[in-house]
Amino acid sequence: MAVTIKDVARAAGVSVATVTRALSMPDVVRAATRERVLETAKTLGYQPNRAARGLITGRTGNLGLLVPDLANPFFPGIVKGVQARAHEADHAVFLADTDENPAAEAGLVRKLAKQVDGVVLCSPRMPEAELRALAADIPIVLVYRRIPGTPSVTAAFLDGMRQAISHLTALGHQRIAYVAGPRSSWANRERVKSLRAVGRDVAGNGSPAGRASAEGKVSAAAKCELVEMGSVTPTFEGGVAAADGVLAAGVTAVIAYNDLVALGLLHRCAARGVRVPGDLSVLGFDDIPLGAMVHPALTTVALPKGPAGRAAVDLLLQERKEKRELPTQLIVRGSTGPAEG
Amino acid sequence: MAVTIKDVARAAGVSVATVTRALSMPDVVRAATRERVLETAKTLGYQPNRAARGLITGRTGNLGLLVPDLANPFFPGIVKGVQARAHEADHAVFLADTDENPAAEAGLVRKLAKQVDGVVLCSPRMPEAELRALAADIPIVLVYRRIPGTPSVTAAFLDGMRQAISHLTALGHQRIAYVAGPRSSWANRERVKSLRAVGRDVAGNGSPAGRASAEGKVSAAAKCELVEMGSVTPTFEGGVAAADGVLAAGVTAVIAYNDLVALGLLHRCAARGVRVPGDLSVLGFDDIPLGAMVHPALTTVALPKGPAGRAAVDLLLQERKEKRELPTQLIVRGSTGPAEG
DNA sequence: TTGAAAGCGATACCAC
DNA sequence: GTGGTATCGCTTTCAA
Repeated sequence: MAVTIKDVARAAGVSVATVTRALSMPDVVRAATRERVLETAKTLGYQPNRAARGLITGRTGNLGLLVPDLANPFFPGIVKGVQARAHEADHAVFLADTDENPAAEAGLVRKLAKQVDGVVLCSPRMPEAELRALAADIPIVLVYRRIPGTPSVTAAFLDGMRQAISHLTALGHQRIAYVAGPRSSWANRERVKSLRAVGRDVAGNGSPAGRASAEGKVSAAAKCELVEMGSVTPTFEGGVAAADGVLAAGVTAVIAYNDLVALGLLHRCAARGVRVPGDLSVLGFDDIPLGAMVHPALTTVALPKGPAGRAAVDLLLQERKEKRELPTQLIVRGSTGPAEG
Repeated sequence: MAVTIKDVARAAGVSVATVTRALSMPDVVRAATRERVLETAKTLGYQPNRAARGLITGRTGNLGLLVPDLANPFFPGIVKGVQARAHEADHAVFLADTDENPAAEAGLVRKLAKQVDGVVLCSPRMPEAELRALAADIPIVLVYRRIPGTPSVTAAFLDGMRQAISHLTALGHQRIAYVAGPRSSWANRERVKSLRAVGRDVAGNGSPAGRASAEGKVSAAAKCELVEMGSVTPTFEGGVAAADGVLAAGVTAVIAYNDLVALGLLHRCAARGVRVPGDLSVLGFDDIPLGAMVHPALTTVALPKGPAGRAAVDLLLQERKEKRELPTQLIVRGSTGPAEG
C-alpha cells in the first residue's frame, strides 16, 4: 500500500505529530529532527493524503471548474489558465463539462462542493437566481458573467467594441452589421449594450461623447450606421446561416457575435464568391486560434482567456469578493479592409 | 456547516450505521426505516462526503485525466468522452494539462494518485520506463499510446492509412508525400509503420499482399510511390513551414501527420496561389472540427475521440487489462481531388 | 520541542 | 435489523 504518515514517523523514530509539524510548521521543530523527518519522508516517497487532511482542516486543496463546452475553442484557453494558476498554488482541479445543458450546471457543482475549496464557473448559462443560491452555499467565482454580489472576472467589452468600430470607420465603413448571439446569453447582452453605447457616440455624428472611458477613440470624423441582425446560434453553422442575410443588408462590414460565427460568415462568403475584405469586411470577437489559420485570417477583438482563468483562481484562493475587468485588444488581420465603392 | 451523516441519523432517530445501510445496502434495512432515513436525508440535503468515504473504502469515486495540451483541438473531444462516461458512472474527474512538458507528467499523476481510483493518460509523452513505473503504483489506462502489459485504447492506424492511400490512388495520384510528426511521438511512429506497410503492398505493384488485415483495399491496380518528408512540429506553423518542401518534391498529393499540419499546408498553398486540390491534394489525420470549417474543407482520417475517452474510462472502472483498438474512418471533403496532368 | 489522544465523516465489523 | 465502535490518514489541542 501507499506510505502513510505513520510509516514516516516510525522510520524516523518520532511521533506522527512531529512529522506533521516538520512538514507544515517547520520552524516549530528542532532543526535536527526536522532534517531527519524530511529526509525519511523523501526516501520513502511520502505524499500526504489530501483527502484525509481536508477532512480535518476543511480545506481540500482542490478547485472545481465548470465549462459549458470544452469543444468550443474559446474555453480551452481559460481552462489552461485555471490549471496553470491552480497548480502553481498547489491545487488540483476538477473539471466538469456540462455540454451546454444549463439544467445540469448546479447539480454538478453541488456534487463537487464537498471535495473542493471553491469553484470557477465559466460562462454559466444557469439563471441568476440559481447562481445566487449556489454562491450562498459554496465559494464561487464567475468568469465571463456578472451578477451582483459575486466575485467575477470579465473583460472590457465596451472598450473592445469601441476599438472594433473605430477600426472599421477608419477604413471608411459607414454601414455596419452586428450579428447577435443568443438573447439569453450574458455575453451577447454585454456586446449589444456596448454596441449601442458606441453607436450613440457615432450616429449623432461629430461630438465624441466619450462618456464612459477616456479613450473615446471613435473620433469626431466618424459617422456610421449600426444595423443589428437577429440572433443566431453561436457556432460556425450559425454564421453560415446568417451570411446571406448579412449580404442582403447592404452593409460593407459585419461584426459577428464571436469568432466561430465570423468563421461561418467567411466560409459562406467564400462559397458564394464574395471577396473578403474586398466586398465585405468581417470582424469577430474572442480570438480563438482558428481565426489565425483561415484565409483570409480573421480580424477580431481578443478576449483574455488564460489571464481570465488565472485571475479567477486568484480571487478564489484569496477569498476576495471583487469584480475584475480585464482589457480587450483588437487584433487586425486580413478579414477587414477599406470600404470599397 | 454541511450536513453530515450524524445529522441525518439524529433527525431520523437511528444510528449512523443504519443511515449508511439505508443508502448503500437498501435491502438489508427494514422498509419503513429505510423510507424514513431516505426521506430525512433528502430534506436535509445530505450529500455523503466522498473524501471521508474514500478514506475507509479505498475507492474515491474520482478519476484523473492527463492531457499534453488542451489547446490542441484533438484533445477536447477525448476529454469530453472521459467526462461523459465518468459522470455516468458517478465519478468526478481531475484534469491535468502538462503543457507539452513530458517531465511534468509523472509528477502530476503521482500527486493525483491518492485522490483517484485510476488515471487516464492521453498521448503521454514520457518515456516508456517511466510509464511502466507509474503503472506499477497506480491503475492507468493509456489513450493513443501503447506499451506492453498496460491497458490502452488506440485506433486502427493501419486501416486508416490504407483508406487514405486507397482514396488517393483511386484519384490517380502516383507520387504521394507524407509529412512526418515528431520522431519521438508514438503516434507518428504508428503512422509511419502503417504507411510503410501499405507502401509495400502498393509499390511492388500488383499483388495485394494484404498481410495484416483482410480488407486489403489498396487494390491490385494501384501502383504508387510514397515519399517520406522530414518531421515537423505537429502544429499549424509546422505545416506552414513544411509546405514549400512539399511543393518542391514533385508530388500531387500529401498526407500530413495530423490535421493541424494539413491546415498549415493549406494556408501556405493559398498564400502561394497553389490550387487545392487542383495542383495538390491534401489529406490530414485526426478530424478536428477546424478541418470542416476551412475552405476547401479538409479530407482526413477520423480518429475516435469521444469513444476513445469513454472506452478508457470503462477499462479503468472495470479494471480490465486489455488493449482496445477502435476503428478509423476516412472522411472525404474538398481538399483532395483527381490528380491533374 | 515533542508525544498522546481526540476528532474530521464515513464504512465495516461485531454484537445483540 | 439495528446499534456500538474501531478504523482510514491526517491535523490539532493539551500535556509533558
